[in-house]
Order: sequence, then structure tokens, then C-alpha cells
Amino acid sequence: MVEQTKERRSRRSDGEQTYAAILEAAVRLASVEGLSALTIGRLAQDVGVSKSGLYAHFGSIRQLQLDVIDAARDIFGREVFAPGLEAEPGLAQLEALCAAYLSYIERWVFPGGCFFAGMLAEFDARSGVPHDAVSEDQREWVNLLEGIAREAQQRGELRDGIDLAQLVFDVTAPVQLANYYYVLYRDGVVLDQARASIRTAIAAAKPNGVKP
Amino acid sequence: MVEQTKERRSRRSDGEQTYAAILEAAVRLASVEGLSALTIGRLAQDVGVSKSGLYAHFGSIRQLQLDVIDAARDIFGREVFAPGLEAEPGLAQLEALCAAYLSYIERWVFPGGCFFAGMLAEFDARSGVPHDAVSEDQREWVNLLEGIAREAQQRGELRDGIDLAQLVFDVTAPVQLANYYYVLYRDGVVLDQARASIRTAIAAAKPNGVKP
DNA sequence: CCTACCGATCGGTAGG
DNA sequence: CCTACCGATCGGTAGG
Repeated sequence: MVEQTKERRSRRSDGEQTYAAILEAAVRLASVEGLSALTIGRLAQDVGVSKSGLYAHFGSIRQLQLDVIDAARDIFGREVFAPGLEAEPGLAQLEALCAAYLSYIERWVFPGGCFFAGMLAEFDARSGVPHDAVSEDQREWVNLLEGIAREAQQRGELRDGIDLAQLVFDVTAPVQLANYYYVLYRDGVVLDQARASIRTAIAAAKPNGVKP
Repeated sequence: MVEQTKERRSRRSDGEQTYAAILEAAVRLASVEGLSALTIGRLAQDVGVSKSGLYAHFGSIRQLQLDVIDAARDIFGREVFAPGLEAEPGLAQLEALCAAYLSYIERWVFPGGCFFAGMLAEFDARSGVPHDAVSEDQREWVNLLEGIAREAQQRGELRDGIDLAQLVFDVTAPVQLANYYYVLYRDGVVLDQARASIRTAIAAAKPNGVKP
């Protein structure tokens, strides 16, 4: 009896399935127009439910925004962190993470480009919960990359006296700019420019690399 | 008589003065919260006029947005282009423009960081008039810098076979990321990282510089 | 999950 | 420049 009920419900619009469908639509909308442009009314119309239907799932627009951020984090983890971290720890992993990021941009995982690059620009100058979430997410990226750079250093893959934070900045800047310009112009040249920039920064960090 | 009338009007809220005050408030609001967050009602309350008072000046929210963009362009020209272009044509000018940009960020010319970096992220994925304006403004920046790099090349300041577009990308990426991170964390370290990044890129472009 | 509703605010207009 | 208004949409709630 119980199983039958479950089956019947999941064949239609099961609660979880609806929730996932709503979140996916919300993430896509927020990635293109910003989290601030995400309204209950528009989203309800997009998904084909009533406004109060959305309130049953999220309770408030703030909670919806938080759930959207969490959903985007899952996607980023799956599409960038996971493949990037499969590489050998050390410089190879730093390169792999940058490559995974550029691939994620190139494959239009989000229709508006990197969700978190969008959030960064949308909330950097404001205060509040989304600003703090952006702040944490950027710290997480930088801290992860600095940890990987430190691992590379301990493995002797870096020349003496290198500034790890500077190295992370030097690979983050090109991937970030590539994201905005790729979305704006939809021209892959900028991805190649970012790749060249990263190659140069990593080559310059190696012991036998050119010293600036 | 005419002069007296002019004087009396300018002592109060002259039309031009009101227009300028409205635009300044609008530019500041848009720089922090985005051009999409700029509403007639909020702006009217901020400035202390009625909504229809704003319509007398701008006619529509779209026109207000265009006027805001134009006002921001003037400020950018005065604060970045003008001081940057005072340097000697060639590599010195490329360096000076980047330095002027970072100074403009550091001095909080706009309370939300670089107005056009904000616009880039807000409208890169949308279509419409603001998107096209963003597109033109970014092209203008890149074209100006590429022209300066070409001038440097003709003066023999660059090594053979250098990719001018790549050089421009390599100095634009750090200033762009520095803007977002400086607004987010309000920590000048990121400005120094951008300066170091630019120094390296320009040094590597010189004939006697290190070749990657 | 739905319909039906709330006050507030949106862009914009009429008339002065 | 103002008051007074328009229909549409906002986030959210009541009651089912």
C-alpha cells in the first residue's frame, strides 16, 4: 500500500521532483538576470504553479534565494571542484581546477555564465545575507587554491620565495575576466587568452621557470 | 533683468542643478545596487522630489538609465582616461591607465566600485540597450589599450612576436578582479596584487624582458 | 498544492 | 515642478 502510494505520487509531480524543477528554473533565471530579479510571481509562471505553491516549498523570497545559492553550489562542486580535484595534488591540480572552471564556462552550465561571478558583482557592494554568502564562497575558492599551491610548494614544484596568494590571484583574475567576456561576446578567443595567461603564471612559478 | 532672473533661479533649485543632483544620486544608487534596482520612486524619495518631477527630467525609466550611463562615462573619462593619457604614449601610457584605474577604485569614485564592471556583470547575459552599451564600453577600453600597445610596439618597446590582445587581457584581468575583491573585502592587498600582476605582464612584454 | 485576497510599490499619465 | 490617479506586480497570508 505504502509503496503503491509512493509510486503513484512519483509518477506525477512528486514533491521532491517539483522542488527540484522549481530550483532549476530559479537558478537559471538568477544566473541570467541576477538573484534580485528573481520574483515569486515570475518563477511561479515559469514553472506553472501558483505563487502560494512556491510559498509551500520555500516560505519566503529570502529562503528561496538561499536555496538557489545552495543548488548552485552543488552544481559548481560537481562541475568544477570534482573534476579539478581528480588531478594529482600540487601544480597539476591548480592547472586542472582552472581548466575545469573554463570548461564549465564554455559548456554553459549556467545560461548566464558562472553563477558565483554574477553573485560577486551583484552583492559585493551591498550588505546582508547574500553578500556574506558571496564573501564565503570567494574565500572558499581562494583558500582551496592557496592550499593546493602550498601543497605544490611542499612538493618542491615552486621556486623559492614565491608568493602563494599572488599566484592564486594571477590564475583567478584571467578565469574571472574570461567568464564575463565570454558571456558578453560569446567568443571563445577570451577563453584561450585566459588559458595562455594561466600557463604563463604557472610557468613563472616553477623553479626552472622564468623569474619576473 | 534677464541676468537677475538667471541669478535668482540659480540660487534656488535651478533646473540644471536639480538635474545634476538627481543624476548624481542615481549614479551612486546604481553603482551599489545595480541599474535594475534604480526605480523612479526610490530615487524621487532620495532626492526629495515627486515622481512626476523626475518624469519631467527623464521621461522614462529607460531614458534615466541611459542618462545615468552617460554621467558615469563622463566621470570615468575624467577619473581614469584623462590622468592615464597624460603619460608618454607607449608602454608608460598602458601602465598609467592601469594605475589610474586602480587609483579610481581605491578612491571610491563610485560607492559601489567601478560602475562599468558592475554593468558588465549585470547585463552580460541579457539582451537589450544596456547590454549593448556595456558591450561598447568594454570594446572601447580594450580598443584604447590595444591602440596604446600598438604604439608601444611601433616605438620598439615590445619584444618581437608579442600578442597585443593578450597583453591587454593580461592587464585588464587583474584590474577587473581587483575591483570586485576590493569592493567585497575592502582590503587594499588586492590592489597591490593587481599592481604586481600588471608589472609582471608589462615586464614580460619588453624586449629584454623574460619570455614565457 | 489551490483561489482569493492584503498593502506597498512599480512605471507612467492627466491636469494643473 | 505638484497632487492624484491608473493597472500591473511585488512579497506575503487566509482559508481551504
